[in-house]
Amino acid sequence: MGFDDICNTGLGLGIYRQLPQNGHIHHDQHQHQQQKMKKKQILKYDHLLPFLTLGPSEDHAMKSATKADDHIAGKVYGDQASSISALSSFSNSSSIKKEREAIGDEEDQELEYLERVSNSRVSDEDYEDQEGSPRKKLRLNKAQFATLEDSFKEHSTLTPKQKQALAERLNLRPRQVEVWFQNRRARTKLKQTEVDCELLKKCCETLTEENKRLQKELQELKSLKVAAAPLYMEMPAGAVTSLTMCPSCERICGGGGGGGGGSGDGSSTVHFSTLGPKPHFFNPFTHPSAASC
DNA sequence: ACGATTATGCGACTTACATCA
DNA sequence: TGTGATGTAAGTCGCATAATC
Repeated sequence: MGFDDICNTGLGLGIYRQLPQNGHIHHDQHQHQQQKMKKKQILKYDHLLPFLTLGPSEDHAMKSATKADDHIAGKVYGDQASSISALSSFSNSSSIKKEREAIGDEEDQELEYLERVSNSRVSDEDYEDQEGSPRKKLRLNKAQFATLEDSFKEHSTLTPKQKQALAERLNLRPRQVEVWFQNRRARTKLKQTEVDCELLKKCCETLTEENKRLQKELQELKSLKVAAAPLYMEMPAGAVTSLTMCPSCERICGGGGGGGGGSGDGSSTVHFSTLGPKPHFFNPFTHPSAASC
């Protein structure tokens, strides 16, 4: 895996003047949300605008989501959910671990749950009517989880029809399926952001190293310039073909007199072809694949 | 055609609960 | 056994969009 591969994360980086800089989304949510929907378009031209953003492209996030989360889903896929009584269970008495390890135990808990919910699925309306009841933590069982994961792999968003079908299949309320998908998307995005941050760190470290190397090279060239100056004066005309120095501006120039790429700081301009192997310059803002890391 | 209103879905953030070390 | 950390289902808020009037 090359550096380009590492940096090809689909991440935008730049300094953006319009976005609020603090972390209090609630206070600036209006602006934030308006900006959010336009982010895709902005990222398209991020090499032209002075902005600083960090976020994965959605396509990228979705592509990398499924494999990364395989370990969460486990290996229980297929139609098991529909073949067993897959009622969601509140894990109030037995441990989640046991619940996840033995589907048979789930059935016991389901029976327990069935008693509580009058042996019927709780509709959204019924659920909302349960005022004053303490908030219970639903734990999806293995089969439900696997089915939801499978569905998520196929499509990270649900149509109302799909939501309803999935809810019926899993004996869950449509709202629960909806929430699960929302949270799942959020987890995927978070995970991808973490990955992107790591890659960004690597990019930064590499650039720092490159910078150090170039600084060192610059120092060497400066010392070379000082050492070469008396020699230059003694040499006959035309003897210095590959490395010349302009007496007026004190720049080291190539023999061809082209001037090379200006560094901008006015310190020196060199042709690296005369000084050894051409170094690999990495510019994340001009490099196509790196521009997004 | 247009603006206002409403319903719906989503992301971001937060809370509450269950579990584990 | 108490406790902090962690994972996650669910609640809340605000925005975008489409449909309707």
